[in-house]
Amino acid sequence: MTTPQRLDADLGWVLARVTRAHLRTVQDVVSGLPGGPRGYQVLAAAIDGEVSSQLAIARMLGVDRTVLTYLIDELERARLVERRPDPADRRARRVVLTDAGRERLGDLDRRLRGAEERLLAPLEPAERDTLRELLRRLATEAGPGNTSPCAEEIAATEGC
Amino acid sequence: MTTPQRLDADLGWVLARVTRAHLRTVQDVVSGLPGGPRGYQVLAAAIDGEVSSQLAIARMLGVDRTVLTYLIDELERARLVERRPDPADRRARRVVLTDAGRERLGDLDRRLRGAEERLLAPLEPAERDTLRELLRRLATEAGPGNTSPCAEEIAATEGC
DNA sequence: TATTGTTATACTCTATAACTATA
DNA sequence: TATAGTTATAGAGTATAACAATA
Repeated sequence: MTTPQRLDADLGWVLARVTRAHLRTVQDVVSGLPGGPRGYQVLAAAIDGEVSSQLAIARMLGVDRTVLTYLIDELERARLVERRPDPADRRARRVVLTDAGRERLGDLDRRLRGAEERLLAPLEPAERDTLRELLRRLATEAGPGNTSPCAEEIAATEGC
Repeated sequence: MTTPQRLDADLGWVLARVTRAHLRTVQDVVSGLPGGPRGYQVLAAAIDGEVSSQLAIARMLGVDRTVLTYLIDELERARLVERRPDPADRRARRVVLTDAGRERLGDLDRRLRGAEERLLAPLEPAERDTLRELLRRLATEAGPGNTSPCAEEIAATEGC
């Protein structure tokens, strides 16, 4: 047995290993995309227009809003998104995907799901679905990934 | 619906959210322990003596061996581990837990498993077991967490 | 008075490279 | 010639604080 019982019972260890393996697997898919995997997540968050302010996207991604400034700068330079003034709140910017951004996101979606299936190859098809569903429920119900707590009212409106 | 379909279908997003939530949950348990969650993982890897060289521990944890130097320095200062010469290879050091280290590990194990159950609270008991098992299999079968590929021969002997 | 976005800065984590000692 | 461990250093990623514009 190459893996001691104690260590593989640790969620922190298995999560770190799987996250690293995931990162390696999707690396070539997101290479060239500003921000890598995170750049994809910004596009995916903004595509529907429901989560479009930089702050809302930051909360969805579990990072500080200052991270989004640089990241969206790069995505804008790559002509994948545009910052537009929010008519309802002139402090906020709406992050809107360009046509190229929508195309790129579709391509990324397809290739990322493929790469992920390769990562999940050790599991049976039904097990892969189960794992995805359990992780999804945890991710959406276990609260924000941010260090600063996200109030319930904000959570309801901002997607935390 | 607060979470767009596309984003919560992304394994990278759910893994990042769950990992962050896990980190927040165990924070108070590992506060004061050198290296935090990673310090625990070193103790857990070294306890049985099968994975005792710094290099083997580094591979098990998916980090570069240089990370282990500082981390084990701290654990040694805290009297939780000792570096002992490996009689079979005088280049290598065997990382051995002290009595205090074994006690601390036992305490950490108990409290971490409790904290993790709180994290998994949104899931049914059977679902928690399923998630742990699927993640464990992925973590042990999906290859090393390290960026530098771990050769098969090494994997067999070093627990990659 | 609070919030969105920006900028500058500092901190943490990690890897790379060069070195010593062993194999 | 290759490997285990150490040290110094650099890079990526992130947060904190201060600021301007707006609510």
